[in-house]
Amino acid sequence: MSRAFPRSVRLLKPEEFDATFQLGRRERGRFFMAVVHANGLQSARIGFAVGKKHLPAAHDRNLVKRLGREAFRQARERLPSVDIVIAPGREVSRGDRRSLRADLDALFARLQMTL
RNA sequence: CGGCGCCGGGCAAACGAUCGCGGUGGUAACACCGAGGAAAGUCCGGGCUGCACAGGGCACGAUGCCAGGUAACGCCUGGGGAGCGAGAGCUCACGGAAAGUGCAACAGAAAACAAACCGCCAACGGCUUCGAAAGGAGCGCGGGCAAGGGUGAAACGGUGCGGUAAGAGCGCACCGCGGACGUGGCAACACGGACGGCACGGCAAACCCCAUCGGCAGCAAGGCUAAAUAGGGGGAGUAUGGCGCGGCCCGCGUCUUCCCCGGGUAAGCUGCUUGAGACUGGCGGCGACGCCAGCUCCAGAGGAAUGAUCGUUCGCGACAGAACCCGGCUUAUCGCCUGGCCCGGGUG
Repeated sequence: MSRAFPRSVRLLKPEEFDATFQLGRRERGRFFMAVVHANGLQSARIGFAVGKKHLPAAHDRNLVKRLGREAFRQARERLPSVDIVIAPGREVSRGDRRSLRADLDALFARLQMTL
């Protein structure tokens, strides 16, 4: 079940987001920024902060979150126990699916290395 | 057969495997279901929920040919009128300008109880002159006229004949306009039209008038559940004052005091999906639509679910993602399928 993506590995509450943002370390990719903070749990957890600022269309925001979830799902068992918030930067609207996914994979790979 | 002709209806890459996500059922294995035609803009109309619901007046807003449809509409259908097109068809805020107020740049004499720049006239009055007189000729000062010229988006009917000093609906014919009344139609309206001599010009997406409709707010509505310092409800009483009841007024309620009853926040649950529902058939209606029967359950998330990988196929895939629910409108959209009609040509 290592590829599963249950609710328990997602950030669900505003407090969890706030805590990560305040205490976390930032990792920047080409399109995305990851805020990372150790959570002391069994697994890494993921959350998304995708605002209308960089992606005004709803279906674009959905796409970004799906790509992020899928990348996280496949990388999760290799990641340390940290909370991660993925936030798109201003370049996102210029990337296509393939390059956005590549950027996410690279980010997760870096998190894995820096352990 | 051709058309860069017209009007509709529909689809929104398809199938399979594996790994995942949301919901429902199940102890579990697992099974079933899981975004759109616009889910969008939030421009209208409802349902639902709470508050206000005594009633009245004034405001305010929306709509605006007629008749239907509908829960309702600013939507739809059918019809009428006007304009456009060779046609199929398309477009139209399409009530009222003799209720009142107002507006009309530039040009032009004048833009609306008409007026007279150029012009036309010399009947009438006046003046000059010829003549014995009757009368003639001239001037255009008073005056008559609105045909012609010119301006303008628009100039107080048009053409012709008569008429006249010159003219003029001044008279007549036809056309236009108004129009008692008649006929058809539920109606909008259409057709005919005595008679009137022309009178009422345009703009109401200018104010306005008339008719019809309209309480306010929105699911963070609203309800339920848990612990602390007293917020809420009911009853009784009060001069002024403050506050509230969509905006204002009348009016009503309330704040302050006493008594009684029992208790609120973006945490969870609920509202939350069965509905003016979808599909099929029959019947009524030109149609929008309605009625009846059968059949079916078709997303309900909550930091927010549809994706990833692989394979096969095609014409290589647009706009775009539900957030209480419906009915419309508007806007975005790669392609493809399909019905009816029009025009031109050919053949029978």
